[in-house]
Amino acid sequence: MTRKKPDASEASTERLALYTAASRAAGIRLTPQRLEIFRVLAATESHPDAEAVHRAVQRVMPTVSRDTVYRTLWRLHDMGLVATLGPSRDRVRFDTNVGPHHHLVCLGCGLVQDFVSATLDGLALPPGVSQWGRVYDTQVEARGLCLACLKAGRATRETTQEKASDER
Amino acid sequence: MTRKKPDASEASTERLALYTAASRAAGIRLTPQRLEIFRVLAATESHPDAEAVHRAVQRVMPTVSRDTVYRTLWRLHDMGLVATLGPSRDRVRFDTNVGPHHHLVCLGCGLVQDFVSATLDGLALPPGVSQWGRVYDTQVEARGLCLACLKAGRATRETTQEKASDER
DNA sequence: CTCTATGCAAAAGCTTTGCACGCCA
DNA sequence: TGGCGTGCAAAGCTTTTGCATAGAG
Repeated sequence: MTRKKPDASEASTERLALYTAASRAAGIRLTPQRLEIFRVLAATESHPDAEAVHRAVQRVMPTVSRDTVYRTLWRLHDMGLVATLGPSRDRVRFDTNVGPHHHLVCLGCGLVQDFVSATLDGLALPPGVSQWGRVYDTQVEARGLCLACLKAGRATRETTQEKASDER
Repeated sequence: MTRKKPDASEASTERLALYTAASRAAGIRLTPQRLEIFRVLAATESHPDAEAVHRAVQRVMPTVSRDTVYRTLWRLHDMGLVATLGPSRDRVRFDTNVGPHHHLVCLGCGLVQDFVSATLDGLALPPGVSQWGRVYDTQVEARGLCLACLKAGRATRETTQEKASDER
């Protein structure tokens, strides 16, 4: 029998193996708490916040604390095994540009630069998307390092909650 | 003489006019505080957070309070005159999908759905981008309303800090 | 003159940190 | 056994809210 979608539990097992392997390689201890957090993360297909992960973990292991969840999440993040949604993890930032435009996000300093591109404005999405709902606009988010951060040799994946101070 | 880039101060004036016109149309009072906040926002080409706006406003009008800045920002946001960076304004959310994929963001409930598209994975960016730095990956963020929110007649621009409860 | 907007201060979240104890390697 | 990791509790931040007063229309 052919399988249409690559069974989610397969991906889950694979991800779990990835987490444990990477942890071992990095010399990070595989405590039961971490293993359970790994399991929850590996199984999720959504984009949970720390509290959602904590709740899910607590269903199986009620003594796990919030801090451990946070610490584990950021550790995986530092290892590049999970990402965060949106350009930055800190406070809300506003965009006064209402017209169509796209973003260059610097992973080093957190600065976001606008750019325009007529080609990217009217991007065609795959047909399946219409089953999700109605899309009003699409925006491209390109992530990398700006020249200053490249020269400073700043790491791509730094925690970077420093300045990125705005408003000249 | 030809002008290469459309003078920033032009766009600024234009935006300021937009803010005041929209406010008047919505019956929102044009207090000096709001006008100053409008001026700051209209002039910025970056993506300031609330505090950056507050600092900039205070340089001219030292008595303005943080709350007023927040309230004004969200009001403009509700009118669709400023946007926020990233899919949601609330807490940090994590993405366990490390492979190339794109996001469908529902403006109604805040849920983010992944989708894949080989065409979108290797998007060509405009040549000018190379002067910004080095781009490691690009992701498309499509914003709209999911079926559930469409049926519920939920507004596109609602403040929406409700559930969007994750984890199945 | 009415009714909205402002400022202040306190509350409310979410997230991080210091510290002593416990447990993996 | 030596250190890293965990829990707890408290601190830190950003953002929101209640309320009395001031000011726009």
